[in-house]
Amino acid sequence: MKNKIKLTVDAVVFGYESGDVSVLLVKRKYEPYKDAWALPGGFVQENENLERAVERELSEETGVKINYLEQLYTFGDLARDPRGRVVTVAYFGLVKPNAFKLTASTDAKETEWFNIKKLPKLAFDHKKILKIAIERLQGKITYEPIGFELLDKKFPFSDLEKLYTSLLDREIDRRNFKKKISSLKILDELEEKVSVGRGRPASLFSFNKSRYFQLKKEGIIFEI
Amino acid sequence: MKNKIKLTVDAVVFGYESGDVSVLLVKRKYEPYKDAWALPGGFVQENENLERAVERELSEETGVKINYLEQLYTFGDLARDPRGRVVTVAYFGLVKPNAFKLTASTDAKETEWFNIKKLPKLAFDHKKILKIAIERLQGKITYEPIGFELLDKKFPFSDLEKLYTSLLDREIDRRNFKKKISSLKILDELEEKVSVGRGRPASLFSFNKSRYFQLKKEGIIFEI
DNA sequence: ACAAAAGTGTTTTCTATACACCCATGG
DNA sequence: CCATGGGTGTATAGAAAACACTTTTGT
Repeated sequence: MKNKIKLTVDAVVFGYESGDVSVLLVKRKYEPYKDAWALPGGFVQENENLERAVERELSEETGVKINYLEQLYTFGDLARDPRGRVVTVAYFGLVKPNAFKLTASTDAKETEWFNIKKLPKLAFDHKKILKIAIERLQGKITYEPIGFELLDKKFPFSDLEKLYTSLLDREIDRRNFKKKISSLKILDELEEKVSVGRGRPASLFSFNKSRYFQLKKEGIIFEI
Repeated sequence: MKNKIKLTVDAVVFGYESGDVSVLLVKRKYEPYKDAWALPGGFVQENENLERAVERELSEETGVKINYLEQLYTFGDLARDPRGRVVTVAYFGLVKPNAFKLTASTDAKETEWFNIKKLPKLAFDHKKILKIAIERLQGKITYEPIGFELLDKKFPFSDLEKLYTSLLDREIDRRNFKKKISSLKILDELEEKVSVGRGRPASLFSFNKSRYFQLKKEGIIFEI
């Protein structure tokens, strides 16, 4: 029996800047769904593993430098691709704000960041994939410190707070939030300060990842 | 460019009986890894989605009736299968105790339940898959009520407690555990009692799944 | 001087934990 | 009558939540 199933990877890449969570989309150059927006992705080659395939497609189509990558889910419905039976392994990625720069691409006419609250129509079943990715992101930032992967290396505390507020779509008490994060001892407070326009300048913090892994080994649990 | 990647599914099916968590394995009938124990699974056919493929393989190879099924992870390392490039979508399943009956199979010489603490050598990368599945099971029973899927419809409370004790590998205070579960209001206490040998007879409980979904919608969170 | 954002403590409420004795049955 | 497992309540400690004013800067 001949196996005609084809395998692709797709990437849901999130970025964050000043209160807005965005996702990276590419405009399709070819049929099917020519000129529709889609998640970056493509066929897996025989000599590369899945992560490599995602990284290759992302670099070919968008030039974006990915900072965190994990597998999301595999979608295998019969009719999800009009070209035939195509199963896709979706990944979930995060980039830092300075990776927002976009470069010309080979496989896509255009690449653009879209606010996750203002999405265009999407090709294939990408709307469903994106929905699941957003839910995963929302769930995961509450029990793993992946929010920092969306922020610059040095950030004012209010950036972190705004990220959680906008991602979880609810108000957060600034004092309680600071208390909780501080108690985890995973942030270093730097000497530097930034003043962004008006208002009191803010201290900068950085996420101490190795300290986090150390504490995690000792049984400390990150939870918001 | 020709795509020669093949796609399989594998199932990690857990069962539970009197303190022991077991996993269902089949002895391979053909090369590669002939006569080694492996997770049930096989090639996905072009006209079936992934869940169907898992269910078909399980019924062909083991005859076990699955009670809960969710996707676990997709494994795509280059060298994971000596037959060439084979990517597998692993699933995670739970069966009730009375589904422990095994039937003769077509693809496997033997099918057997193995205590997860006394596993044989496994074919392919199935040891790695099983490890991830066990971690997922341990993690998931603490924030979703999937433990009930491993118990009979009616069960004494101590069964639930023993399940958690053996799965999480730590002592649980009986009174506090009862208090927590009771506060969720997801169990119905039945009139019936069972006495299993010596000791005071135990009331039977049943998991009220629709009430759970109702409460979940209202924001109640299951957590152990 | 005022608008804007940063920074900071205390009290109250709720939840988690620790802990030990009586009950109903079978042998 | 005793061995076995089932069933139950209270007190304490720790964590989460509620809550408002002062500080520093730019304009």
